Amino acid sequence: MSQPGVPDLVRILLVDDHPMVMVGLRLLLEREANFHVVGEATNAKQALPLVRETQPHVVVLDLDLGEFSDNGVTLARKIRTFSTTKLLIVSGNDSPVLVQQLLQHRIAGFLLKEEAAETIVAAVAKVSTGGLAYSEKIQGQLADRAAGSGFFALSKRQQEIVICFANGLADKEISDQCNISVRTVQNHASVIYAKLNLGTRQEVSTWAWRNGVMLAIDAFAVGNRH
Amino acid sequence: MSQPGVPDLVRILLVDDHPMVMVGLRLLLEREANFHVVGEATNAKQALPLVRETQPHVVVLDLDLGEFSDNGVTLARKIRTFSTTKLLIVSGNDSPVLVQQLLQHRIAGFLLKEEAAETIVAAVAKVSTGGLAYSEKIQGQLADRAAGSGFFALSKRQQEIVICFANGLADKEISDQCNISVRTVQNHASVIYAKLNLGTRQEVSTWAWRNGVMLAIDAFAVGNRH
DNA sequence: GATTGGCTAAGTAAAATTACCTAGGTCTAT
DNA sequence: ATAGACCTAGGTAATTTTACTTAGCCAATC
Repeated sequence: MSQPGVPDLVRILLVDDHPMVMVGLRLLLEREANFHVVGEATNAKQALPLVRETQPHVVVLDLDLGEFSDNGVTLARKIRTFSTTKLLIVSGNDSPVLVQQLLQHRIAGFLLKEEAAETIVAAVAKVSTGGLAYSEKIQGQLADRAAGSGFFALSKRQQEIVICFANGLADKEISDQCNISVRTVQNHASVIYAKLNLGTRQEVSTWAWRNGVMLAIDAFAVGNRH
Repeated sequence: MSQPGVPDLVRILLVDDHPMVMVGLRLLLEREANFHVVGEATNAKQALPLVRETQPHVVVLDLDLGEFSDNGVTLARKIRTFSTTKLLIVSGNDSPVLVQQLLQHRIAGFLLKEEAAETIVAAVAKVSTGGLAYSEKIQGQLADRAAGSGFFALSKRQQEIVICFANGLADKEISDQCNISVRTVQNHASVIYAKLNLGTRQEVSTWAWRNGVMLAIDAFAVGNRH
């Protein structure tokens, strides 16, 4: 078909919650002679079989989230379980926690929508030949990942408590939900304050919302044990 | 030029934070013979002079927010002060508070990105002839606007307190920032709880984040008096 | 002129949260 | 096995937040 590593025809699959954006991407990409959009999906359920069937070189995964069903992180992980296709994330969202999660799944590129349109064409070309394509802003986050990864430095239980705080629950409600005593909840809270360098549940809640924890929640459905 | 009310050439101005999305929109719209994109702006500062110069029939305002500088609500209001051009909002965000704010500025249409791509072409055509084009989801919000407009049922001071809560401030900090006593802050809090039917500052904070109050904040920079 | 609603402030009392401490059991890695 | 991290739970005490009430001032409205 083509020289290894440098396909002269790049097979592309588009995944986007927003059909309106997807059409734009398709038109943009198909202006390139050697780009071929082999499929489109508007959600994770459609996307998985399409990856198998169409065998794309590159999956352009545009996650604006918004839909709480199956988010981009989950989809990326699922694709990774059976395919080595290049994953190119295009997102309007650069919440540290979200970025952090995505980067754990061998992603070839991560672009922000605020960048020039030509960037995505160049990025697709680059990742299709095995390269990496990260926005500068994302690269910046890699440098000081301490900021956003604070959440992942917490234990499962601690993460759970943070999410409960951000959901507006009182200690008593948390203790009921988690089947632990109020005192234990409060002790977890203390540890969380120390780790995140915050002082009150209020601040933890705000921190969680600001840093996109509430957007990126995935496997943390409150109530998980063990 | 054209019959009044039914221009055979529709002059369109695109405003979008995300160049990547804008190019897609342009390509999409320019497939229509009688659509002419007369300008593009990536922020409010660029947009205002362009509206004056290009005299568009329709301004397609794509606000994914994200930028905290000058948001879509502010821009819509500014345009309205000197122009009667049709405003067509395209947004991925349907937070009740945001929608509520925008609808106060004689907007001809409000579409969500999750809708079919053809929708925007039809919507531009419709608003250009004086029609209205709202997504069903948005229309739904108009019906039960009680949900999101709760915020606007609050007084200025009360809105300010809500935002302070959502910013994680304690009563003492709020009292300092607003130059009122702690007791007064607490009294405002009580009224807020009653109006929003919530019980704690925690819940207010979560409510504010969930309902997009923290995204739509505009003229409420904390500290405003009167 | 009276009523309504908002902003301000305070009192009393109860409830929730936080700081700081001890302490046993589990699990993992060295 | 020994150290370290986590989960669990409790004690004491201080601080913060909430509930409910009264009350003066001001502006808009009827």
